[in-house]
Amino acid sequence: MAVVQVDTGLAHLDRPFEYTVPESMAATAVPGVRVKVRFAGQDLDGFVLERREAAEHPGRLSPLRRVVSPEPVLVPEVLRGARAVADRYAGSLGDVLRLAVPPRHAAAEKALAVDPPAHPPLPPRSSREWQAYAAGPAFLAHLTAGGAPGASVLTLPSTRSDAGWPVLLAEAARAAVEGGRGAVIVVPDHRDVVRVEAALAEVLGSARHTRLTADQGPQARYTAYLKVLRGHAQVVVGTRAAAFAPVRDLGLLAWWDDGDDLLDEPRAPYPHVREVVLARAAVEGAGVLAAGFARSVAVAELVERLVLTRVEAPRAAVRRAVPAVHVAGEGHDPDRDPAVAAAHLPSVAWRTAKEALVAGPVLVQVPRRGYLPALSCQDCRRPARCPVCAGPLGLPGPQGPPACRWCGRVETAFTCPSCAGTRLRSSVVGARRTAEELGRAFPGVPVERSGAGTVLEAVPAGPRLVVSTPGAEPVAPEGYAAALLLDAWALLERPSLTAGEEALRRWLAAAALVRPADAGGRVVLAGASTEVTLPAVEALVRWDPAWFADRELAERRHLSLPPTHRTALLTGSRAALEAAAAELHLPDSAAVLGPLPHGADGLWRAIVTVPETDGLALARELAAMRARASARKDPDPVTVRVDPPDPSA
DNA sequence: GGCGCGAATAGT
DNA sequence: CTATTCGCGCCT
Repeated sequence: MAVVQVDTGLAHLDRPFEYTVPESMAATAVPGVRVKVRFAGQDLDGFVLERREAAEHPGRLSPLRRVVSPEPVLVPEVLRGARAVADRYAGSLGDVLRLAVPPRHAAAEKALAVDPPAHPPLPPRSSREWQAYAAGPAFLAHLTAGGAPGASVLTLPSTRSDAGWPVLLAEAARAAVEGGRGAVIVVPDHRDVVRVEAALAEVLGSARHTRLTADQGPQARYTAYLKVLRGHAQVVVGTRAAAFAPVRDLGLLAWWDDGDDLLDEPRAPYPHVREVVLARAAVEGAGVLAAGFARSVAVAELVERLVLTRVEAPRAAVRRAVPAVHVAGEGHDPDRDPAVAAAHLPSVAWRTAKEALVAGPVLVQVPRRGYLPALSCQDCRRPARCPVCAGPLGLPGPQGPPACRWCGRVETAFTCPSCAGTRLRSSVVGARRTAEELGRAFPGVPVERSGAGTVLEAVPAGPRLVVSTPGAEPVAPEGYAAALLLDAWALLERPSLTAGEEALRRWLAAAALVRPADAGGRVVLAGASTEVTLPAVEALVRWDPAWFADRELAERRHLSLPPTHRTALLTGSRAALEAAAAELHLPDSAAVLGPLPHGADGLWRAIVTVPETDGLALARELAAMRARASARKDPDPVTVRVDPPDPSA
């Protein structure tokens, strides 16, 4: 008989069921294959988890209907990792398996050779990138020796096209391969995949690695998955879904830029790549590597718990690699060129750009419309909040009064609770308008844009202004001569506890594309207060992301917020939330906020918080609650999200 | 979720 | 009496 995980889509049936194996399927119904089974009168999909002699189920077993494909696509290690991810997020195994195993594509299965070709010998090469980091070579040696080291690397910027972070990751993958193991590299977006692929080709030679991304289409994605499964590829680079790739003898899981929200899976149970990686590393005894120009607070917490060790370059090496950073504030010269004033450019920024354009391209980072802050107090700059529900105030339309973005209450007479100011500030920024205004402020200089819609890969070396939204910055062949980071307040004044972390991450990403200070590289941060130096600003100026991350972590702990505390967001009707609160057996350490009304459509929400160590207990309780609701077909259910992206927003 | 079963109900 | 509907429990 066979133990089958049936894809029922029902929380209370998210467990294995037993089936007899007809003689015709005895050889093919092996663990990991997809099957069709009869379940409650319908034909459903499932995976064979195990074959066993005796059944545990006391009743009669149904026979398997069909083995869909003889390919054992769900390998035991990935299953165990998926189970751990489901448990952590109070989600169902079925949901996680949908993320982990791509849909079958029969033609792809037939087209790819079953047996992998012999791997060509590795091109001789020793690591270059890792030599700059004190603990770098030891980490690689540990990987090659078959160990399971963990590291958080603060990557040095490099403007050379044959160096930098993609090569750093490729060299780590090579270290695993040299030890006879494979590697997974997860990056936020498609452009990053291309860069790492190029680095892998150089470091590993060709034919040892493959790309695995969701956007490559069903056939290509399944082909890539099979290449990994059948051992054609030892190293995988890809976006989110690649974290589940069934690499044989997995030795390393690496991911780039932990703070990038693209690493947050948008489908249930919403696992972050970091958690998938950690679950799989625990199962498979693999090493882990979190790399970035910034260190997210979540990664800082792993460092503190000794899951990851710090791998950082000495201060002198950092100073040699990074540009000089100036904070320009918002000061405007009243008597300067009106075109410059219209572009919202502080005079320091304008002069810096003017001088730098002689030497090369200048990057201008402009926050996206979506990053417009809620309104804040004109006098003290604190985010303006709704006096009823403490939600952020925003402008619902181009005209008209401000309103709460949570409960919709219209604010007619704002008074700041901190300074008693009565004026609100907001300003419309956007890359398009900035590009037009910059064109007028720098007549004769070509202006290019990169952002939503058209993302540029790279720009030529000559003088030009490159206006980009965060995350869409093109690379410049020898680095930018300067970068202007505009409207810093738009990132900093968001009513979110992660605003500082997010701002620093984006600034560092842009500044890392600028030449070192010794080569004339300069960065101007415009639009941050010069009176109060916020930690994110100080960290950028000193290029000290470790200091910032540690500091933020201490603050989060103080406030009982993630990542030192696990949070779960419950959403539903007020009655449903109150019933849930009564029904849940929460750990003694749990704190419940709310329920509070959220949004205009009658929905309420509550947030449950426990210390990180009780996270699994909380998830178990929430999963049991969902199972009960599913079994009784609750018409008024509560939705659960563990680790909501921003529990404060 | 969907199905089958038994009780309840309407139509004959 | 049967045909139909409805609610509920279970699904290997």
